[in-house]
Amino acid sequence: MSRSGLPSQTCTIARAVAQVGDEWTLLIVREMFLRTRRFDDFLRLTGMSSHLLSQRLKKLEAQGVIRRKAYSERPPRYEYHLTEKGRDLWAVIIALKQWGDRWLSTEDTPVEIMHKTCGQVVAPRMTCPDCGEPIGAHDVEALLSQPFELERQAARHVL
Amino acid sequence: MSRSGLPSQTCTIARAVAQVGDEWTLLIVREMFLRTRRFDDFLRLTGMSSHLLSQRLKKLEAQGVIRRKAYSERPPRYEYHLTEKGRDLWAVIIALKQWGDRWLSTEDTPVEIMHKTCGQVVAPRMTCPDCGEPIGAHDVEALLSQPFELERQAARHVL
DNA sequence: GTTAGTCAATTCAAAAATTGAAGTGACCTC
DNA sequence: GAGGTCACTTCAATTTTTGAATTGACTAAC
Repeated sequence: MSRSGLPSQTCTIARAVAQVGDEWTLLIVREMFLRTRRFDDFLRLTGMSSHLLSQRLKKLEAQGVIRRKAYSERPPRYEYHLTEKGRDLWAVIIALKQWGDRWLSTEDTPVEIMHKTCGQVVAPRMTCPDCGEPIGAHDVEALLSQPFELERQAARHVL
Repeated sequence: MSRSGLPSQTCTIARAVAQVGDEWTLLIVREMFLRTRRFDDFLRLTGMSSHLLSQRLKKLEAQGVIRRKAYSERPPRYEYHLTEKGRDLWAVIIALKQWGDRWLSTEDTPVEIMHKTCGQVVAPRMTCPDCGEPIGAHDVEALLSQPFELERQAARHVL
């Protein structure tokens, strides 16, 4: 499906990247979090070409990330909504925002996150579900399963 | 720099996406978290073309996400390391992993995250820094600043 | 009742990016 | 000195993306 050599990998990161890891897709998802729903608005607000938008929306729908809903029968008109799977991408978008805020910031932050439960504007952060402490870049280490590690040492192209 | 129409946007999400929001870049960063350091290993483990790897590494270095270090003078040989800015992308990678684990999973999880402070294998989660509760997709809402909202309503292509 | 406008697309040629294979240069090992 | 390693570069062929124009099914205004 994707142009890249990332077909069906074992690694869930590689799989996630193959599904939503491109510029326009991430931007579409971002727009959806900002409540953009219609073809023309995506076009207008992202500046992408209509051909590509059309392609990406089809791909995202096929993947179950978004759902197309008719809001008018004649003429046929559609809106796009995130599915549960799509909504669950919020952590990715917020992580990108957090990183952008920290490393690419201008003065203003045009988008803020509100925690509806407590009503506050917040910067959500990653914490350890075990000890409850916030986790930073230095507190974390990736572990590879034994078979995966061996596979990687031997083979070529094992994501 | 990027092929897309995402030059210098106000929105930090759009800026972040412009810097690291493409498939191969995310895969390179992922590999770095798995302690891959050398050109040939990136090539072997990701399956990307050497031309593109070379380009992407140059771009990431120019952006200050990675740093190139000589580990041999003659012949000249280099290793690539994440900078602090690059290491700070860990939350993005983990968010992608979390999403992949949930929505694209096979049986096995070849990569695990260890919290070095408490020594546990964990699934870090986003929490509210204010009330301390875990935040899910439904607990959160995006707020746009007044000027940004107005800009978007009027203009075309305002990320 | 014609003209203009909206909206969700599709079409198509030109431009740009990516692939895949081959090559390069500076070594090291057998 | 033949072959191998490593970090790339080069280049033609393929694939994607862009950008502009067009379509089709309407609705609203004059």
